Amino acid sequence: MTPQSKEDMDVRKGPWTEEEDYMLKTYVNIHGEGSWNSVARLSGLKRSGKSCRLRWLNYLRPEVKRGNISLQEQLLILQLHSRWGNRWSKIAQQLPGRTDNEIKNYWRTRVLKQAKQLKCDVNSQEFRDTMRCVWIPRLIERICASSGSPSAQPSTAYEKTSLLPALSGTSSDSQDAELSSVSDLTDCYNPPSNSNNPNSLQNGRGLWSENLGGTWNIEDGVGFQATEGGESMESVWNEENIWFLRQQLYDMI
DNA sequence: AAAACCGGCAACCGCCTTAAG
DNA sequence: TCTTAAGGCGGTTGCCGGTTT
Repeated sequence: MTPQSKEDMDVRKGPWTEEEDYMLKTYVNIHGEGSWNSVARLSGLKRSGKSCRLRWLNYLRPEVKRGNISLQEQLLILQLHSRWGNRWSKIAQQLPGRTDNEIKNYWRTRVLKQAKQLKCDVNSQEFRDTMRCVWIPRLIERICASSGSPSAQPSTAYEKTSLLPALSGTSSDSQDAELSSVSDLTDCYNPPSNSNNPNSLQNGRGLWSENLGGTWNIEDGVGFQATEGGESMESVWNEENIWFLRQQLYDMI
């Protein structure tokens, strides 16, 4: 047996124990990140360098935010995915504290499930249109509703229409606004077949690229760009931006 | 009460890219 | 320029806890 194959046999796999977590955390705190093979070798952990890196990035890093994905984060994920596709790490960079793995899991367990229920291919135009024209606006509405601030409400002609009838779901109370659940998207789905959405699925074109892609552009710094610099989601989703979102929404419909 | 099923998530795998020698 | 090791990324798997039958 070669030393290498013996080493392979010694490599532990499966769930990490508390003790292993402690060892890894302690080692990284002292020596810093990087050189993961060295970490694995020198920390005394019987794990591969890859495994150490993954455990640190997805779980042990102090910045890692755990728990439910907020509506704002869901919205960002939908938007960024429509722009970048399955570029999970790139999407994760826009959501401080969230890992690519977490976002990927969210997408697969929530969004793909919805696509399945709708019996449509996630790569289809129909699915993209549903996402852009129904789910995203619905999420924006719920975010606006949950902000609960009078100054975030429309004070112009927009006000007359109140919330969009076609997009209003049954549960827009603020209490669940921060909760992530399957119902977030389920609630968002009303078959977009009526005339409230003149540009909608009938012509098979997406609104997003036409109306939002150029103006509500994360990379262009319009709207809520600031996450890349580490700004918190709370400051990004301020009243001004919520009002901006609302305007964008009404422009879409 | 127990078995079957399902959803969520942590972790692994394999491929690709990059950097160092 | 080529080789190789390490890191990064997306896809997939398998476990576990909760729910349904």
